[in-house]
Amino acid sequence: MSSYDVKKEVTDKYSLRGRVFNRLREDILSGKYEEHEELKEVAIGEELGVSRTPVREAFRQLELEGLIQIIPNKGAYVTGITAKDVKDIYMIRSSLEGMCARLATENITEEQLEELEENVYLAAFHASKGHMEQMTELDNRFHHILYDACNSKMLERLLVDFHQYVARIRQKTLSTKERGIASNNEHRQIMEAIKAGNADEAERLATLHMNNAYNNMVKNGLYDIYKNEEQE
Amino acid sequence: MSSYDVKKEVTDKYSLRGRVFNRLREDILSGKYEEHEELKEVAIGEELGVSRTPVREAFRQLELEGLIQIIPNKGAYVTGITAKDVKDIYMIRSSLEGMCARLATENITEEQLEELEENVYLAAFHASKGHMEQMTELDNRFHHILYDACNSKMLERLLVDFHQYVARIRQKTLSTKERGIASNNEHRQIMEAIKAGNADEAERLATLHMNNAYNNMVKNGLYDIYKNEEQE
DNA sequence: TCATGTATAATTGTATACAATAAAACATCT
DNA sequence: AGATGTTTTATTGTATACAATTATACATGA
Repeated sequence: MSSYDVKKEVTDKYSLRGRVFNRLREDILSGKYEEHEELKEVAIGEELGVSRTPVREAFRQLELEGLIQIIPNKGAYVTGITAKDVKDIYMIRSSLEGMCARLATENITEEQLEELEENVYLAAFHASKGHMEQMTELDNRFHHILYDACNSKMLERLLVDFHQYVARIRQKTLSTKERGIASNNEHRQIMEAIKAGNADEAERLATLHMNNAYNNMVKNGLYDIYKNEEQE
Repeated sequence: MSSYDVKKEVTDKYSLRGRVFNRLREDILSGKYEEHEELKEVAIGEELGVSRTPVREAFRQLELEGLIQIIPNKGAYVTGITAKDVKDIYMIRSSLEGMCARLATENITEEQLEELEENVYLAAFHASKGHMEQMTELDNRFHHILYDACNSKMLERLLVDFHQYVARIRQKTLSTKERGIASNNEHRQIMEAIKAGNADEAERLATLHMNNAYNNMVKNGLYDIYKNEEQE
């Protein structure tokens, strides 16, 4: 089990607070709540059938995950992401994903490598069919396997958080079938470099993969989406 | 004002919760609480003269800052940092500090550059005198100026968090006068590269600076401190 | 009409009471 | 003595009451 899963379990998904946290997190990431929308404690509580206490505690966590911002005595607002933020995130990810791929080359287990291979082959099928939903799922899984395989919980935590952050933007910039195919080919190359034990190449390809993903976003109108927002 | 400061103010230092949060954070970082020590809600509350509610909310935030770990229905425990964690942090920091220095070269203001220069010259004095306390303060400031100057709040947030994390270890690995002098010389080189507008060199030197800092820690017995802990 | 002040309502902040869970102490049996 | 089961205690989880703060609606005057 990856420490990603562990982290979310430690967050106690069976307590009311944990349920509120997970639910709000999902709703924010899926775009149910608009950016800058205010979240009212009682409204959320009533919707989920709980009192304000667990809601408030969930808010504190969501704030530090960067999903909402709490202004004292005022309220909780869904965090806005600017185009500049997206650019910075991909810049940081390109470096860290490269680092992760390098470490994964040295620490990956047989099982993980097999799952990577399976992932790539399965994704090739869905990519050719244009099954975007499955592609998103497989893409997430591919990267999380690497996060787990790098054997660094510090790095894994960072990458998981960024990956989640980026999921919000994916909802807005539509991914094309062409990019799906290209992306999976990049996954295959990374997987093969790792399988061959070539850490340098794995790092280079993973970094490149991020840059390509970002450039694709820009091409698909990333800046159009955010053009009304301040560029900080 | 750097967004570091902003962040901590948003965390509402005048509310009871904010005071509890800041106080506990400081106490954990300063080493008042041992690693793996359990923090009891009522005990903390009584010590600070507040009820459990603000304490609990502060706990949730401390958990996501990685300073404590909360186990549902059990308790809150001060997070342990292993030698492997320290190694990983420095590996990540070496990359991100380099990135930051590169961006800072392009975005730094006149005022910030001047403060960097002043910092380096003042630190040279304190380094020669062996004033370790002032050195720590100046070192913190030097890096935070760069975090601010890179003009990326995503990157700044990351680096600030890591920098804080590392502060806990600094309490344990004593810094020598020699390292203080060497470190400040590295700061000077970075500053000069930025002043000269040489982004490549600034990045290279900042990365090197982190690697040197880490190697110095290892030399000063980093692994001895943590030898009793599991290496994950 | 607009600005200003005041009263009202809505919302967050904190304390506290009670419920649920886990830990500890104790008793009992073999 | 040691293992096991039960009671007691301590601690966390949640709901709710009240206080403090902020936002809104309204009234008043220029």
